[in-house]
Amino acid sequence: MVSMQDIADAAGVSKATVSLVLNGKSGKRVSETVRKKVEDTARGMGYRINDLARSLRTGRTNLISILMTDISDDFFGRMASHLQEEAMKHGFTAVISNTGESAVEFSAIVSVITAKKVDGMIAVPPQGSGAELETVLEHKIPIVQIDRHIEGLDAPYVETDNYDITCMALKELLSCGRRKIIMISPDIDVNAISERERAFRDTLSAEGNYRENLVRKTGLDDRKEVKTILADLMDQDTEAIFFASKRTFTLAMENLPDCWRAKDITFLCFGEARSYKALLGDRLWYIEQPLEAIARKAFSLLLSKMKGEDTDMESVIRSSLSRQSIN
Amino acid sequence: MVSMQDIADAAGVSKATVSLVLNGKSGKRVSETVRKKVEDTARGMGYRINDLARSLRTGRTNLISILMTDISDDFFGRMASHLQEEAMKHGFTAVISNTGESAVEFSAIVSVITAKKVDGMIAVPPQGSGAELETVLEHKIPIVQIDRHIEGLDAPYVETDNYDITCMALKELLSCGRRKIIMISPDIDVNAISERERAFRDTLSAEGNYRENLVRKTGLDDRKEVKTILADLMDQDTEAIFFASKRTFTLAMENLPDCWRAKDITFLCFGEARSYKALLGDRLWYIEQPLEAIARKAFSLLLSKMKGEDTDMESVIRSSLSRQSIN
DNA sequence: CTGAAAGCGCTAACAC
DNA sequence: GTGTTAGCGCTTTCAG
Repeated sequence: MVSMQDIADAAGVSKATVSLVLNGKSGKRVSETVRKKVEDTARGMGYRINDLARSLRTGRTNLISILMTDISDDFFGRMASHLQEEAMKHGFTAVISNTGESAVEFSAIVSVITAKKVDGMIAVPPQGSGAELETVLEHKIPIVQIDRHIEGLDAPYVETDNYDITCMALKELLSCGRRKIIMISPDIDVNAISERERAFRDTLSAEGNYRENLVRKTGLDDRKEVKTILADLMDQDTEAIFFASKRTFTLAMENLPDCWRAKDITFLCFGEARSYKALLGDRLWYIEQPLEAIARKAFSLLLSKMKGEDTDMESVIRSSLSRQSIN
Repeated sequence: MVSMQDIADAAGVSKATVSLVLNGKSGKRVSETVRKKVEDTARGMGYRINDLARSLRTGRTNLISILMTDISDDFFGRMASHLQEEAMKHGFTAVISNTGESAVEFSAIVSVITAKKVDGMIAVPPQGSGAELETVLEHKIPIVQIDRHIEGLDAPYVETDNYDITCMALKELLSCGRRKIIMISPDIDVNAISERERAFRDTLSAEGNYRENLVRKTGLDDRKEVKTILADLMDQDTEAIFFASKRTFTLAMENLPDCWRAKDITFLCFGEARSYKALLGDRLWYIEQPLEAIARKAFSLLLSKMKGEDTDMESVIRSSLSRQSIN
C-alpha cells in the first residue's frame, strides 16, 4: 500500500534513491544524511517492499518449489521441512506442494507453480511425470530430483544407496541365521522401490533360496491387504520380514495379528522407525536415510544449477542400518 | 520467456485480445475464429502466464501463507498438509513456513512473506508474536489463528476444546480408579497448553487430590529431562501419566525405563498416538483432534475474511478420547 | 468485435 | 550524490 514513491515524496528525494537505500546499495552513492532520513521515514510509514514488482523487474523471485508426493508421510514431511530450512538459510522462500503419486495431478500443480516463476524446483517425480518436467526445463527452471529419478531427464538427482544398503542389511539378516525372509513392498513403480526389490532378489538368489512369491505387493495405503499378508506370514515359519517402505511398515505395525508376540521374527524397515523400538526391541531393524544430508546436497545442487554451473548427474548418499543387538 | 505480446504478434491480434482469450473471458467479445487461433498459437509456443505481472496488476496473488511452529512435528505437519490441500482446492497456492517458537524468527519470516503480498495468512502464533501480527493486519492481510491465539488480536481463531476434553479424559481416568495422576507438560507458554494444565488442576482439585508438583514441566525436546522424570515416576506409585503434548509423549516412549512393562500405568496423550497401540495396548489412551475439520474451518474463515465478510472470533472443534477398553 | 494505451511498484542505465 | 526515465508482462478502461 505505501510505495517507494510515497516515501520518496515524504522524504523529499527520488524513487531511485529510496530504492538504493532500502536495498543496502547506498554504498558511497548516497550521503549519510539522506540515508538516515530515508530509512527513518520508511520505518515510520511501515513500508514493506513489494516483491512482485521487484521480481517482475529483476526476473528473480527467490521462490523455490518443493514438490513432494505426500508431505503427511513421515519421510517426505521431514524432508520438506529440511528443504524449507535450507531454502530460508539461503534467502529463498520455499513453496511446498503435495503432488500425490499421479502424473496428472502433478502436471496441474506444476503449471500453477511455473506461473509463479519460481527460480528453481526440487521434486520427487511420480511415475510418468517426465514430459511435464521436460517443459519445466525448457522454461529454464532448474530441477533437482530427489529420492528417485526419471530416466533420461536432464536434471541431477540425489538418492540413497537403495541397492547396496538393502543387500547389506539382508546379508546381515542371513548371517544371523534368518533365512526365511519375506519382502512386503508397495505397488508403485518408482526406481527407489524397484532397486530395493532387485537387491532382495539378488541377495536371496545368491544364497539359492529366492522364489517369486517371496515378494508381496500391496496397495500403498491398503490396511486390509497388509493385515491379510501378515496373518498369512505368521502362520508360516517366517523368520524375517523386510518392508520396502516405512509407510507399509507403519500400516503393518498398526495391524499386527495378536499372535505376533509369540513369534521370533525380525522386522526390517526401510526408513527410520525409532518409535517402534520399545515395541519390538531387538526384533526391530531399520535402515535410516540421512535426511538432512540429502536435503543439503539437493539444495546445493540446485544453487549450482541456478548459477548456471554444471553438476554431477547422480549423487548417492549412504544410508545406515540401525539395530539393537544381534540375536 | 514467451509473453502475450509474442503470441499476439504471431497470431496477428492485440495483446488485449490474447489476455481475454487466455483468461476465458472471451465470452461474446471475441469471435470463435480468433479465439481458436489464439489458443492454438499459445499452446504451440508453450506459453505459461506470468503470475507476477498479473498479480502486480490485479493486486491479488492467490498466495496463502501457512505459518507453523514446526512442520516436522506430527500434528503441525499433517495440519500443514491439510491446509495446503484445502488451499489448492480453492485455487490458491500455499506457502508453508516453519517459524519455530521464537517471536524473533517469526517476525523475520513474516516480513519476507508479506513482501510476497500473500492474500491471506493462517498461523500458529508463537508467544510474543502479537505485535508482528498487528502490522500484518494493518497491511490488510487477513489472518486466521490456529491451535492457539493471541489475546486481543483482531483475527479469528480455531482451536480444539482443550479444557473440556482434558477434563473429560481425566474424569474418565479417575472413574476407572486411577487416582495418582501425573501431568508432563512442555514449558512453552501458549494457551493451548495452559488450558490443558488448568483442566488438570481443576479436575484433580475437585477430587481433593491436587498438589503443585503433580505437573512436571520439561523442555520441549529435552530427552534427558523426560527420561529423568519418567524414571522418577516409575519409582512412585503413579497410576497414570498425562502428556500435554504428543511431542513430549513421543520423547517419553523413546525413553521408557526398562521397568515400565511391569507397571500398570495408563498413558494419556494429548494428540493422536495410534502407533503406540501395539506397544501399550489398553494402557494407551489418547485425545484425537480432528485435523481435517480444523483445517477446513480455518480455511473457510480465511476465505470469508478475504471477501471482506465478518466472522465469528472463536471456533471450537471438539476432540475425542480414544482408548482400547476400560481396565 | 478488436486495438491502443495507461499503469501496477520496482530497478538500473544514464543524465545531471 | 541524486534525479529521470524506460520498461518488466500483464489487465482493463476507453475508443473505434
